[in-house]
Amino acid sequence: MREALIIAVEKSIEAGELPSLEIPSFTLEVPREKDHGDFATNLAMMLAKPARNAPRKIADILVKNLKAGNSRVKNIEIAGPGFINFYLDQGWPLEGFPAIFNENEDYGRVALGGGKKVQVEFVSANPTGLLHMGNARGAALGDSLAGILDFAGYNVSREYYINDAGKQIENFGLSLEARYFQLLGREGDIPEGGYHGQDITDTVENFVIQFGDKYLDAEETSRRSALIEFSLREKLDAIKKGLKEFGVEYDVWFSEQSLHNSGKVDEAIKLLQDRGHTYEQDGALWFKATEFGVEKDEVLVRKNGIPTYFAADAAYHMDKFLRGFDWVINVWGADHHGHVPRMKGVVDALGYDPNTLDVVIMQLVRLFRGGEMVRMSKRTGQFITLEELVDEVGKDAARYFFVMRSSDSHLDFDLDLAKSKTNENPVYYIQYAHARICSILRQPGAAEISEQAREEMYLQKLSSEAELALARRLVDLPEEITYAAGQLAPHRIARYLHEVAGLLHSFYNAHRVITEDKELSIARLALVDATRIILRNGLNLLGLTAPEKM
RNA sequence: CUCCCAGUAGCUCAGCUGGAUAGAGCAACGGACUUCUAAUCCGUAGGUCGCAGGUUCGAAUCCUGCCUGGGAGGCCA
Repeated sequence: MREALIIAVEKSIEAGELPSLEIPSFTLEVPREKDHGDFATNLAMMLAKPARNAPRKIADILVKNLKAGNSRVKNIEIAGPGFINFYLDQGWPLEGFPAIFNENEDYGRVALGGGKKVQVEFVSANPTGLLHMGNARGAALGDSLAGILDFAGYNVSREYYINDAGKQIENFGLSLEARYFQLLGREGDIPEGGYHGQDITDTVENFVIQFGDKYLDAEETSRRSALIEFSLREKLDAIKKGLKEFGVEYDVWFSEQSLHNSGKVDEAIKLLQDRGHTYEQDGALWFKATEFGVEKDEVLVRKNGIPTYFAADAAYHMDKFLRGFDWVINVWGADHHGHVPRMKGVVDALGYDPNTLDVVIMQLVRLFRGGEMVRMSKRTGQFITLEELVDEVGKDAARYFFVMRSSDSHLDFDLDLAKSKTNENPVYYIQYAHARICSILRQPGAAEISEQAREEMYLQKLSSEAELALARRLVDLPEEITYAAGQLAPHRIARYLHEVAGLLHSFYNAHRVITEDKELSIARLALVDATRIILRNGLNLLGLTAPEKM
């Protein structure tokens, strides 16, 4: 239809009815109002200025030159300030049904990405503790995003960056050591800003079970590194397990320490120096971030000769591009948003296109229970872990709640609501629609009818408002995927599914599927079965199960 | 002080690359179960889109200023 419009403009120009001009970008969309047709375009209004003519007049010319190529188009109207509204044969969405059945679990896939390599890095929490609510949101968001991009035709890799180096690890080691001493009856103080959580004590207890007092009088560095190595492994295993139970599986677990060990950090620093983006001051090596529009320059190598986290992150991103990713996406918490400009700057400085790096910033999560906000603090160990969350409200509810809001909106997570199995809880609304359909498909006779439906679906039997509204929305899935992928907005899919479920429920309450009318039954069975496929595909993209019974 | 995000119905939020009469869920109120799952549906009510200017055929959407809430501004990560 877009093409038809463009051709109409060209024809109008040829005929001398419009001056020669470039075709502006215009929208072709589904109007909010039903009375405004099935599709509408603002093309005539966009042309008004370059063509120096009234929008409605231009619309007249365009409509005249529009070839009635599509037999589905019943009527074209000019309305309002110059919109061109298209009215289609109301059964047009039904033409998409064979594709839904043929493509089945692949329905909704689009070729937008063209197989480009995309990396989605998310969660990447310090392996010094357990995952909290913020990490959980990142997990749900990142994983859903990756799934959507995969559906949009990208070659997606999910990655977790393990911050197993730097000062915090040192601090972690000191905290472990203090607990180790305490457990074995010696004096020990958790350092300033150290780790006080019970989970740290548990980990050290496990260490003692395995190694006893072997390291009590050992050399300081070997004691600390033994404690750190043991604890990091244990923590990381716990993180992996928790994420797996949350339905998240990574392709790559990437260690920050490995960047230091392999010399990649030094390489990146050297490259920045060679390209002239650094200088020395106060004994430290600085990156000229201000050359890239950033407010302040950034230290790469400290006075003491140790590279900063920023240097490692620069090396990490260089490594991502060296691994051949065409597009790199990071999901970060809002507390890291200040890091974005300098990260893009350093990518630029290293010789890569900063526009191929996107950072999805997600706002923080506030937890509510019994109407009260639950305060969380990682330092004191006062927080709800991912595992506790999954235990309490279940994986499906948790993931849906994290993904139903746009990432840049603060999320109020109501534990009681997520847990409740009532109509207040939006999660079940979608799953219930799926289960309902499965229940219909289990009816005696349904299988036999489905068999016949393979030959002929009798879709022309579908004519009511409820049937057509549902059908209309079902065939939108590919478009929704395209939009969600382009905007990096998984919440679009959550809302879309909610809408489809609503249309299904309305349809269900208005009509019986299996009736005396065999052909009508076949048609309606095809309709609900197509709905089942849409819901299932969408739920899976968001990491939710599509239950057959509830 | 500077920067980022948010401010839309009683509550939680969509809509924001400018489009026609601003939407959904929950809560409230009134209805629908001898039926393929009532975890459902149908209906009613609910709004100065934070405030003030500007840009234009047209602004919740773009620009400027201000107000409120949250976050960031380490040789921490």
